[in-house]
Amino acid sequence: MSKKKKTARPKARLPKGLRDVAARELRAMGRMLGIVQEVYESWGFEPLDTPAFEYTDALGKFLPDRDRPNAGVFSFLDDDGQWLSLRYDLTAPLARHVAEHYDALPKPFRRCQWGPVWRNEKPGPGRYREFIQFDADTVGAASLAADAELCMMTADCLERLGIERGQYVVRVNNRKILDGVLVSIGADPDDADFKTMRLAVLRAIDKLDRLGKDAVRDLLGAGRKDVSGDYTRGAGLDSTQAGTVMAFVEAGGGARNEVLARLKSVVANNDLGRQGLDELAAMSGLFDAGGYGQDRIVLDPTIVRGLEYYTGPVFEAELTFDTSGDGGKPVRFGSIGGGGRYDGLVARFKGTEIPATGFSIGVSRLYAALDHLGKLPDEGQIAPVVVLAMDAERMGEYQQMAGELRAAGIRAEVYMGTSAMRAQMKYADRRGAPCVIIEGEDERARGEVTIKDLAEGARLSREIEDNAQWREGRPAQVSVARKDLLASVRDILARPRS
RNA sequence: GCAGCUGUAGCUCAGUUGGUUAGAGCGCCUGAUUGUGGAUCAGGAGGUCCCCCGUUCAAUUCGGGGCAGCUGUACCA
Repeated sequence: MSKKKKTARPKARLPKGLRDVAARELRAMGRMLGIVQEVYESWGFEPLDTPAFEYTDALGKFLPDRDRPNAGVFSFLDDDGQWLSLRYDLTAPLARHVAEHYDALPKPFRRCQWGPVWRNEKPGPGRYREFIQFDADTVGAASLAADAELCMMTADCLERLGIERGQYVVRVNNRKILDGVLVSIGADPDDADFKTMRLAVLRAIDKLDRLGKDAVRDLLGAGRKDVSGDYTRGAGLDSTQAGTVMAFVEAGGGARNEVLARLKSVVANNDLGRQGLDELAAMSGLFDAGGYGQDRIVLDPTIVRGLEYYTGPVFEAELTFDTSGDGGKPVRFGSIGGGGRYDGLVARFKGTEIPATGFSIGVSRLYAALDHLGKLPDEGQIAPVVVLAMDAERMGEYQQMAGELRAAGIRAEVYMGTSAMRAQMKYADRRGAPCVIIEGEDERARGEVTIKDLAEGARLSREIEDNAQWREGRPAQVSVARKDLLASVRDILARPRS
């Protein structure tokens, strides 16, 4: 009863899996995206932007059903009763764009695009419900040269970002080879269960990295129980069949020619497999011709990519270095992007099949990797000079000082609060301001301004113990004539900063 | 989705064997030391002790059920 009356206040909080991005990351991210775009444009890809949400049926097969209108994607109803969804990748909007404007577009159509995408899934460490992707796609080209080009461009791109040769690798495979393997062990592609079985096999192979060979073999067969006792159903292959698939999976390693030779012995006995192998060999030839050796691009049968819609070549870019993260634990960045050929996507709209291939970079992961490497593009942006608001009557004059600095290309701001000088100094310090401009009564009487170098002041103050000395020493500051303000600030900014 | 662990101030955590105004450290705000970032001192803001139901004279504390977070696993177009 006597309890303090509470007004219900909203909690200041962000929905799970979302995050705010502050200045440092925003700036570096912008520069990074700029570099990627520069590389992509130099290879002839044209930038495109599309809206954040679209009609749900235009985005793909994830039509919201009555029970779970938001499974996987974020969806909502338009006022005319049509479902809309936030995009979950940049490929589906591209397919829509191409189908909608097909007649007006140059063919092949080469587009690059970056932007946020949204997935309504359980977030985890480093995994958010909103994240940025950067895609490059060629639509309307059946040639493997288009696929090979994406792999080579990715290598260029990573190097331009400062990731050195040897610290990354692009891995290439071809879906048709695995399909050939499945045919050779007696599966029938026209069988109703084929797609389910193939998906289970793809998922099993995809876990090789994390779970190891034995687990993959279990998943190819009956299934596997994990540590928590949870059971994952397998693909249902018998041990001979599983053995053949494992032979395919283990055909990787070493030079591209060696991998091709090994794969040949596994799949050469059927058409589908041979076709995939030929495609892979052709791409390998293009890598050779382009001068992209196996220190940059390798053939790797374990690359399957989860996506069902890939129809031919698939590729993945991986960072291969380890680095120690917080607490000295080794951090492996792993895959930072992938892609492949998807000849069926545009056909959903057009009826006729239009060949396409693309590559998508997971920008947040790439950013994290560059951050750990200390290779974030540095903008050299420094914090603004702060003009202290010493006297409320003189704000006009303070604005003029800041204006003079800005006109000379120096970031500058007048303190906009109403606090005392001490708090203003604290503010400038917390902002990281290089220096503050002080024009109080004393300076004004002399026609001067005081300029204090905050970095230098911090250095000097480390040697000061006594409070009186601290307050009266006023280190690292000079008074200059008002007209010399700009020149003096320039001097301070020109000093080497640690 | 499934399993395990955890929910007390912005953060890290005490505490209440059920009892009146729930605490600390750090952080934040204001002031003092003649107009100066650190230090010191003084003051202040900030909590439905995750939510609901039950037991009880009395629940932040005990019981049940939710919800949320973390970790693993599954899914990931």
